[in-house]
Amino acid sequence: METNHKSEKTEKTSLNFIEAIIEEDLKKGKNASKVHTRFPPEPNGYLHIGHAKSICLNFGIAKKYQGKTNLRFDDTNPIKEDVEYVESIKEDIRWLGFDWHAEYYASDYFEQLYAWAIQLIEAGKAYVDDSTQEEISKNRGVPTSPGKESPYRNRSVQENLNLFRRMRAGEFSDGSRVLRAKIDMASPNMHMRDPVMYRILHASHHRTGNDWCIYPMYDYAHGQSDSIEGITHSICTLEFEVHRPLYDWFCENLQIHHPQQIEFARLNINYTVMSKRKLLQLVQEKHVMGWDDPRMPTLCGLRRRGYTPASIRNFAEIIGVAKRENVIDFSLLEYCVREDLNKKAWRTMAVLDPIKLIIDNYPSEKIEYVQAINNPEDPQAGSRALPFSRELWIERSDFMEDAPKNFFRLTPGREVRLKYAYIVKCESVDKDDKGNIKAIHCSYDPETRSGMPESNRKVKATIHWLSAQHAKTAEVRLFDRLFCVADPDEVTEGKSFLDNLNPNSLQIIKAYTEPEFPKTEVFTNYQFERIGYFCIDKDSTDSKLVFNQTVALKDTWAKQK
RNA sequence: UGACCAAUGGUGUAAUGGUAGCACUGCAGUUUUUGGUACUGCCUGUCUAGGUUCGAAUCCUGGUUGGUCAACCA
Repeated sequence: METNHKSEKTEKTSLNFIEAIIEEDLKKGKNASKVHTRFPPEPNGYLHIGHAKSICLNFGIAKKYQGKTNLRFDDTNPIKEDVEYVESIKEDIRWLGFDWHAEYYASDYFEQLYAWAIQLIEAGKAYVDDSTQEEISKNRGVPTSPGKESPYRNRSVQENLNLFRRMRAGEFSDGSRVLRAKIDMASPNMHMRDPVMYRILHASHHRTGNDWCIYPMYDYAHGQSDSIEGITHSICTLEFEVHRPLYDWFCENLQIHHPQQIEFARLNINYTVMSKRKLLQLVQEKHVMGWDDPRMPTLCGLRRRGYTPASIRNFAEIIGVAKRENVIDFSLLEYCVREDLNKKAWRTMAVLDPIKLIIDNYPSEKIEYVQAINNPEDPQAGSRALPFSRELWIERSDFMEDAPKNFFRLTPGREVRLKYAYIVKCESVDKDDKGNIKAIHCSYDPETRSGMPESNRKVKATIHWLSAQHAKTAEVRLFDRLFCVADPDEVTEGKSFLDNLNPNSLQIIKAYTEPEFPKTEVFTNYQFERIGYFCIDKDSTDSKLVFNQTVALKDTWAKQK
């Protein structure tokens, strides 16, 4: 695990608005000048790149101010939560490169939360409501007009105490009663209209089993959990802004440590969806291969796609933090992986769409070995020997019979360099009856082998190749964006985001590769020279390698075509 | 027809009353045995109307636009 990554980009001098708040607090000596954050996922789904923004923020801030970050599972709804998710969440956070100070669960605090509820009842600030869910909803009113007080609102403390204890004891059925905070049914903030604190749920919890049949609501659990852990700055997304008065109300009325809730705008990326519900739907309805499908914005999906932790951390840094709604260009994420992989990924040659190139004047039995550089960005990476022979595979797109003037590659009568080998000249092409090109015939200049003086001759292009008799085959999975429109959620009547799915987001092909790879561990990143970055997929076997395309190299030629 | 929040190039984010900067994208060029990388240059911006001030992206007021809130979800 990478635990000690120093700031990957140049040190940022300006502060985001949260850091500004924290520095102000530090200056004032608030919280004894300590910083303690938390990352509070609900274990009901896999983490995605939006969570990565939050993780990097919370852990990053704590690190910057010599503070701590807790991992706390917000597990107050047993119906939706599962241990499968807590394991994947921990794995993803570690993979991203972070280690938490302590691992907690909101369910650890059920007993304390219950005691505090009793305390609020005794203070006349909470009551048991026997109304049905429909009645409560109806009486809450709408944002533009006040709600109506429940007929049970003014029960005696004794009666409330008795009822609430019996709720806990399991005497009542699901949904028959709730505990509500007595605040203000006329508040313009809906969350202050006597919010539900506890509901009855005879359900087994992944940690507390059947100990409880009443479970606290988010609003009643979150702030107090923060408080118990001594959190100083409780950072969450914008939609919780309207919950803040409630967060504050519970802390104040319970007279407990009062962390400061700060909201920031969640991450959105175009051509993708970020809601857990929708990602779950994509998985359940099998529009993708699973949570870790390389087209998914989940952390396990990105990992399988070949994204590195450093590239995602850098992305989180670059996008910044603010309160304004934002949509980040997918190209920024791609930039971040390319930047990281350019430095780290070893190069190899692969031919995805092969066509035979025959060097007529090269001896048919001859095999030479040429030296290929493993990574031009890293001299330490060294070089490898590649077999060269008379018949080669080259990329179909590297030849054009009637080429425009801006096409630099192979065309009849023109020379190109075969990378690390010789300069060849196209002499003729073989075609079948239908006029399809079967093979390209070239002549080579023996004086132009890389390293020889003549090899410095100016040619317009250098192309990659593979010795046909030595090349191995591999499965390569090419990906395009999962959705074909920038905002998949923008749909006309009767349509859903699923109608915006890109039918061509996955293409599986057979490709030729070099005979050897230095590493074949899952997730190993390579650059296929002149094509893009690829990584080894978990579906690889001893006899067949499977590669996932991480991202294509920039291609100015493809653009001007 | 309520409350709260936000508004800076195509996108994101700085400027904390004093020269509107950075990154991505796009475009043009230099270098290059990857049409990659690196490097250089260019395009494009303070929602609007007032006010305060010597001076406003920044403070105030009105408007406009966008977002959030009416689960016994988080």
